[in-house]
Amino acid sequence: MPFLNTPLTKQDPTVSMGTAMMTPQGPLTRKLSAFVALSGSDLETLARFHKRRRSFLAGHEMIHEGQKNQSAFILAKGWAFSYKMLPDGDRQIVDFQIAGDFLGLRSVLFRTTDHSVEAITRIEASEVLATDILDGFAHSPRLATAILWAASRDEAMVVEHLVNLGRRSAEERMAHFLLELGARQQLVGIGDRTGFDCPLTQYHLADALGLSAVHVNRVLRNLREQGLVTFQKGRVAFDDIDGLVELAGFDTEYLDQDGPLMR
Amino acid sequence: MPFLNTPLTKQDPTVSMGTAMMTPQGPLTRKLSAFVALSGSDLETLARFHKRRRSFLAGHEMIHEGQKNQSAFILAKGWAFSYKMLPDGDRQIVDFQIAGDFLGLRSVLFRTTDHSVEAITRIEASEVLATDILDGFAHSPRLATAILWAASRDEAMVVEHLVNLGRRSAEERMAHFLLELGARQQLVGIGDRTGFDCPLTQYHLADALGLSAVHVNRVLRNLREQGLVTFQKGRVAFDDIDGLVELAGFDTEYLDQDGPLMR
DNA sequence: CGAGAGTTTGATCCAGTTCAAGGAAAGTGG
DNA sequence: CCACTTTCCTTGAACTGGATCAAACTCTCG
Repeated sequence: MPFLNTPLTKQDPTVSMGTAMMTPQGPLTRKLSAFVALSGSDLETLARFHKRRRSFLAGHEMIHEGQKNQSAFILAKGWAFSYKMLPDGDRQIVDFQIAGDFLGLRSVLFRTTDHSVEAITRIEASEVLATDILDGFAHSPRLATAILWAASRDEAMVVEHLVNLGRRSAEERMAHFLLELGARQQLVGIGDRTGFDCPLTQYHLADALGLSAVHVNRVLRNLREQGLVTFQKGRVAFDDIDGLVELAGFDTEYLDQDGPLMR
Repeated sequence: MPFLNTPLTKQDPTVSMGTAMMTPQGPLTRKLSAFVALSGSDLETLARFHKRRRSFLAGHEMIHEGQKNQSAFILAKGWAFSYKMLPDGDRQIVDFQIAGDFLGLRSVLFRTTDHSVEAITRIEASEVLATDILDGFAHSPRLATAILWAASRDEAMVVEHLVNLGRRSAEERMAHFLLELGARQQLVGIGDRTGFDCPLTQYHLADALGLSAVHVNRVLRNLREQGLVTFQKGRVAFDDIDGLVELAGFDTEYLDQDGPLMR
């Protein structure tokens, strides 16, 4: 069963839009630019999404399922996860979010939010209001397309996660999951082939992979004893990445982004 | 193990764009209009997506994983399913598509397709080229927003499916799945609270729910003997829909669409 | 009528769960 | 700086939901 904390939010004062606005080059901008060549005015529109800087403490619930008129966030720093609770108190983690990820987009497109998001570490993010987004799209079709692309990429990850749960053994799931996390970290320039820092607990893993926390522990031990990965003390170390890729049937295709599609 | 057929495609001649273009009012248009109020020119852009009429025989693989420059389809009639194959020959069905569903959108946004789609019944659909879509978005930001909304709705279904696989028992999964299918059918005006016609086999159910076909059979028997649902001879009959909803922890929230958000 | 495609049922097995308990690390407050 | 708590990790033992193997039964349809 999940452990739930209900900490405080620290809301930073709104940051003024100075010259910084012209060169936001946050991880999201970088990500989107990899897909569509955004013009100066597109970038300006996107920069307007970054007006409201916010910080959240670890454990804070940033988005609540069932809430109306929820705003979205662009994550600049830290880790979060989106999840759903079941009536019996079980929790299913749908995805983890890191720097550059858009979070809660669905909750602005729908009237009421269909999932929750909780901060794992301390979070730095920009709050984006529904109207910012909708107006932004109206002014910049390319931005809308880029965001659609980013959303599709997220969906591809959820699909891969689905396959994981539906058809892979506990060991394969774990291997696949850690590799995906590693690959995503590398895409934003954190970590390398040898591993990455990871603030997740075994409970997070259990709730993401549809396993019990006890079994997660055993699976991690197996993988470690086979010399494949070591997850200890907040660090994932890929001891034998090729062996791991082989075990997981891992394929980075769905994460790859090889140059802009739209110019 | 899945049964795979490789039948032929019948490609109908391109349908001319007559007055029909002005009043396409296909199920997709209806669906999108429920979210954004589309102007005349938006509708025209959307109508241009319907130039290339196609038919496919049951069993035809409409979209192949790994293919490049794949086009998308708007489904007008019939059932299809999207899936992924695993190296060991296992299949995971990600979603089923019915009339009004956009299919293969991700495969045009990405360079190479990350999933396959197979026709279950005979299919009538419009083929939409990547350029149609990208140009369409450039001309009509509202259309782009509407499609993003539709894609998000699909993602919400995938997420619900994920929760299903991760945290629900076989019986709950089946109950939830059949209810969702029923609700979707009703949204496009097919079937009612008593049930709907359903061309799926127990193999389809197994590959969608991450179960063995044998167990699917047993679960269906249990549900039938409890007087909850009967799935026989191509028809799902909700014998006790309230009991079923209760068992599944089903909530239609994520499918609801209560009036346009954007005017 | 014969052949595939799909459904049904029984018997056996195992991957992962549940229950139970200790242990280590890291904060917290006196 | 030491007791005390909380969070998280680890391991053992027993159990079970769903898988697997095997076989027969029922459609349809060519």
